[in-house]
Amino acid sequence: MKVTINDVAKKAEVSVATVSRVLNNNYPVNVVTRARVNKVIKDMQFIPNMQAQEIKHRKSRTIGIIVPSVDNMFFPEVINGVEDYLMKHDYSLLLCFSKNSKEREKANVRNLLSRNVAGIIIADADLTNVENHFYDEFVKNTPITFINGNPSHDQFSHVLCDEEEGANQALQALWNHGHRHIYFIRGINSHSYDVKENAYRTFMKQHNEECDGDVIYVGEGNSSKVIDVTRSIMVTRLLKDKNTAAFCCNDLMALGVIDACKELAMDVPKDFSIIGFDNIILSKFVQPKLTTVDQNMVQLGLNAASLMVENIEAGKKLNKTIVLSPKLVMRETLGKNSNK
Amino acid sequence: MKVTINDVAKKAEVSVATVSRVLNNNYPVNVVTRARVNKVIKDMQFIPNMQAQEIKHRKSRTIGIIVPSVDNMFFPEVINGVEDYLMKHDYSLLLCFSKNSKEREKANVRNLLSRNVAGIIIADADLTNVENHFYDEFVKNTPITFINGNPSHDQFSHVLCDEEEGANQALQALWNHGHRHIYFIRGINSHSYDVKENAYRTFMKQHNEECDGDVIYVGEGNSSKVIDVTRSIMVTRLLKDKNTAAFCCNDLMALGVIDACKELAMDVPKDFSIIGFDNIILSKFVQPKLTTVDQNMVQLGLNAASLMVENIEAGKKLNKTIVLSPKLVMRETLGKNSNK
DNA sequence: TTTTCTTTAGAAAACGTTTTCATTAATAAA
DNA sequence: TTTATTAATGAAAACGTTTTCTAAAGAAAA
Repeated sequence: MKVTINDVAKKAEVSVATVSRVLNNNYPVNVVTRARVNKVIKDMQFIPNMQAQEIKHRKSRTIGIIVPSVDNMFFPEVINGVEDYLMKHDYSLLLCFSKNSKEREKANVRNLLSRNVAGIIIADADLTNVENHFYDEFVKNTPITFINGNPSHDQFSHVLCDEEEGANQALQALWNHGHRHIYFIRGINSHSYDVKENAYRTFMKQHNEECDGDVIYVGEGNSSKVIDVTRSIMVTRLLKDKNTAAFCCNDLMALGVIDACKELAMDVPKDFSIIGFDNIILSKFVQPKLTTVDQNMVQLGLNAASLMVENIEAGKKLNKTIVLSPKLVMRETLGKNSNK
Repeated sequence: MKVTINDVAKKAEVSVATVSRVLNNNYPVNVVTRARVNKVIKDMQFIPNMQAQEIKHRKSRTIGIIVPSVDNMFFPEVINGVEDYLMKHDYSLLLCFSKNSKEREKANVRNLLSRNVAGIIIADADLTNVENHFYDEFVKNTPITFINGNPSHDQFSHVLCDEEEGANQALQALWNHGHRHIYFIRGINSHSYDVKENAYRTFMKQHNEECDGDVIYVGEGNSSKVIDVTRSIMVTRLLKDKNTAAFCCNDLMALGVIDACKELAMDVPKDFSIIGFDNIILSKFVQPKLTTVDQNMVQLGLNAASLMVENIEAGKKLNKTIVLSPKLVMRETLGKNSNK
């Protein structure tokens, strides 16, 4: 059985109140009693039960984080940033995977709430569309900060990469290199995909081009799966379509496109250009090295965490939004359109 | 303020006992009362406080996991396996990073214990050497399962990749390709590195070769850092040493060696052969594709989690060990030694 | 009718803490 | 000396739950 404050009190022949006082060092206790109690604590290896403490204090020092998965290196990097900040501020991290499922996202939130977290950080939330009122009910009680969520939820804190801007940089670069027919490749469930698709559609409209069937949906899964599914879809499309380039919602999909090109013996970027998004570490190791839009994931996490503790310590009301600027990093998969 | 069972009871005009009974559905309660209570629960959006429940029941459904970091894709994959299993068994995951520091490892364990976890899974523990008695004291109270830890702690559960076997496969392959002078490249703090180094030393001894200064230590850090540090160390060594191959303790270091070779315009594998360890996703995207020893990380995690819940549900005593076999996967960085 | 059994529900103790309040003893001020 | 102040401690209430124990009301058996 685990040793409790009662056991310590009994053994040290003092009341639990006294033990608590030496533990917390917040009330005068006689130096010799204190020494005796400390000795017993050490001898019995007593570790105070934080759950009991938190229930008493009606607060908590654990914060929940929900990410789709850690398959895509994007999220581990975000978690890194979050953990780094939180650790320094004595918070612990309860980790949940939403697997791009609305149902799991809900379940995760409820689970975290019942576990009495001080706040929740949610990356790539799927339930943030305005018509979806899921998060509305939680405002009053628990601070939530979204990473790359829909900022229309203005009661919450947000940390965003300006994905529209990132998409525009990529699309503009493609345009400047003479590409007129451009695939847009995205996954299924995430606000991020939607904002990039919007950017894509308005870019196309602005340039009097048609998108006709060029947005391609790829399912979710682990890295290898995403890459492979993208590859296999693109293998069937690349030759018959007139497109000369692809803008991909994340680097994994971009790798899949590279693979498809290799399989069809198309040269990248001579025959086909590709731009990814995220700049995960993989992207600079593929051959050819992937041109992609960097969103500083660690910064994303760091900012989310700092917003979160600010929020907690302020006692609720904050709803700041931090927008980070992405940056196109030129590598080797963008080239001039040579097809006339 | 968060709504509690008391608030519900008051509003529904019943006692808390009754609310608890409808919540848990474990005692008879009149059908109309039940309906009324349920309505209030729904209306007030009452979510039971699990901390209070757990404190009452003196058990917990969260398990802690300690990994060095998520910089190396190795650990996210392990976490994936763990989470997959635990989620299905209704456990939550408290995530800690030990950053290859003994101090942080200790702090993590204490933190998790104070947070009343049902058990702890520790990957790459650094405090498992026999002379270090840190973990001994925890046996009685909390199940611990180690992933790739020192199995001499026979009161605990272990899931191991047979790293000695993996090292031997790699070394033997190198030997068979004519390599006689082989770097051994490792990080600082981890039992894993030690067992591989032992395998390396005994392999060398068995083959009547000398290791003379060929074990190279690389510091820890994020992926890019490890790769880069390895690269920069190796750039200064590659030309002046007689070695013709390197066996690296993980794939990141192997990538660093590849980079060093590129920088020195050495052809891999013609001029220099490299074998990595882990088979992280990066390894099949580098150019040339990395020959490496695969340890199925997801399996590692899955097994650790299943051992853990088995342990918890059995009520303490178990101390099984599961050993997984690694497998050398041949790709493009191993070649015949051409330097006579 | 009276007695016994069953349903249903509340009161209260418990889980491991913290903290307020009260009490005692020792010290300082009068 | 007596009185006021301070230091050190314990008892008990509280945090949000669960569960045992008890009791009331109604139904079935006598």
